[in-house]
Amino acid sequence: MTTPDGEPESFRNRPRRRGAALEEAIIDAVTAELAEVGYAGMTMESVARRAGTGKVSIYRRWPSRLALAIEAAYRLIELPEPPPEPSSLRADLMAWLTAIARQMAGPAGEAFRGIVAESLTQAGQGRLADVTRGTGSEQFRQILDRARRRSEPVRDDLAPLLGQVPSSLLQHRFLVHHEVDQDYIEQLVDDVVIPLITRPHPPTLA
Amino acid sequence: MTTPDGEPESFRNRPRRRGAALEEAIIDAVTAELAEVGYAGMTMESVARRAGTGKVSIYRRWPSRLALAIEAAYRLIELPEPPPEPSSLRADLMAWLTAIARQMAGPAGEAFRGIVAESLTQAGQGRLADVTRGTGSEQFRQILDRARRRSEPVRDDLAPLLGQVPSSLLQHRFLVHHEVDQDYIEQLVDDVVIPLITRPHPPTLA
DNA sequence: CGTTATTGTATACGCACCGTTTTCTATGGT
DNA sequence: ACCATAGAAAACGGTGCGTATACAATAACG
Repeated sequence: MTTPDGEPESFRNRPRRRGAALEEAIIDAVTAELAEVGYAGMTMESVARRAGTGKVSIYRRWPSRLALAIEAAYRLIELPEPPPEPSSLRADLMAWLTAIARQMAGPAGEAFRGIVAESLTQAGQGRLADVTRGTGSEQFRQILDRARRRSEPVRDDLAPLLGQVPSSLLQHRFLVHHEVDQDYIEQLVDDVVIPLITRPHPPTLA
Repeated sequence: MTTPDGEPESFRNRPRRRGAALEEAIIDAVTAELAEVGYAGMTMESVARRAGTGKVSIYRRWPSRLALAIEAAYRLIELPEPPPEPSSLRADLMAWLTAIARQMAGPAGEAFRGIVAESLTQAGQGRLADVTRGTGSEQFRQILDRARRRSEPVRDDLAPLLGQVPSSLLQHRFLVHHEVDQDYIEQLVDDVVIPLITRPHPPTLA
């Protein structure tokens, strides 16, 4: 395998990246692979090749392919800002769920799909419960609080389970249908979430 | 590898099963493997060994490991009978969802887990949407009809999405938490499903 | 009955990919 | 200048899917 001349067949004679720089290059490669071929198509070798490094440097930092995807997911996910304050319960809910759906359409969604698949495959227990927790209830509660402050008719005695309903249904839709369209979000908000959390208008219903 | 004597090292000199008999033996082996080691731990070789046959005989009938699990799932799943008629909306819902949860706790649940995982892993499209469809809405609608016939206050103008809510949430719970406890079903029925589908009592609420 | 087509049994193989090991070499610290 | 650390490259072992090959038993057919 002695290359007489031509293309740069080796990275050995090159300024060598270390530490944070290399780490970032690896995560960038993971993100690109997730976007292009998805978690299923992403192999440790393809990530290493793309990052211009070797598998060993990856395994020195993360113990498995799954851990790599989780790390990428954490870095990719950014919690959306709630809309500026002249807003409404419905607008807040739509913005929140739409932002999640948009993230799911990109590499973060591929990572999520892979994490779920792996958590189902491996006998390894519900690391999935950890990953998904938090994303769901916290932001939802904030939206409800904001609506209460605006004196919108949000119930005060909400059952704990309700906090998980929106994100659970969104996730389920994503997993089963591979994507979440705007129509679904609208129905979810108008036909499920709002009816569940608002007090019935006292006189307005015929 | 010439075995001089002793144990029966080969199936060559034995009444040979064919057709339906062999097919059943294979499915039985799949079911047993699903129950014992789950879909992830079930290999084609382990199924073949357990069924006392070879991989070729399996691949002659089913094209892949996934297809095998789907077949087993179809044969395992039995739709539960609704409870006898002096019943109630709540009782019907509890019985229905409890029956599903019970199935999920056995080999059918393992098959389901595997099918979901595979459908997420393979670029193969949403065969998952097919598998899950039907299980959800149809039985739910029958329960609602029965309740309406009993003059329970079930709304008539239910949004289409509502038909999928109970089974979607149950499935999501199963996938994320690996099992569905009775508590969850109770909350699902009392805090989500019934509030969504019943008309608010006209005078009873303070 | 004997011949032939089909199908089960047994085994070995190619392939992909994970995670590891080994070897060599560039870089940073002192 | 030296040495410890860590990156690059390549090869390996292991597992499991799906296939190919060789052979034997059974069914179907004359």
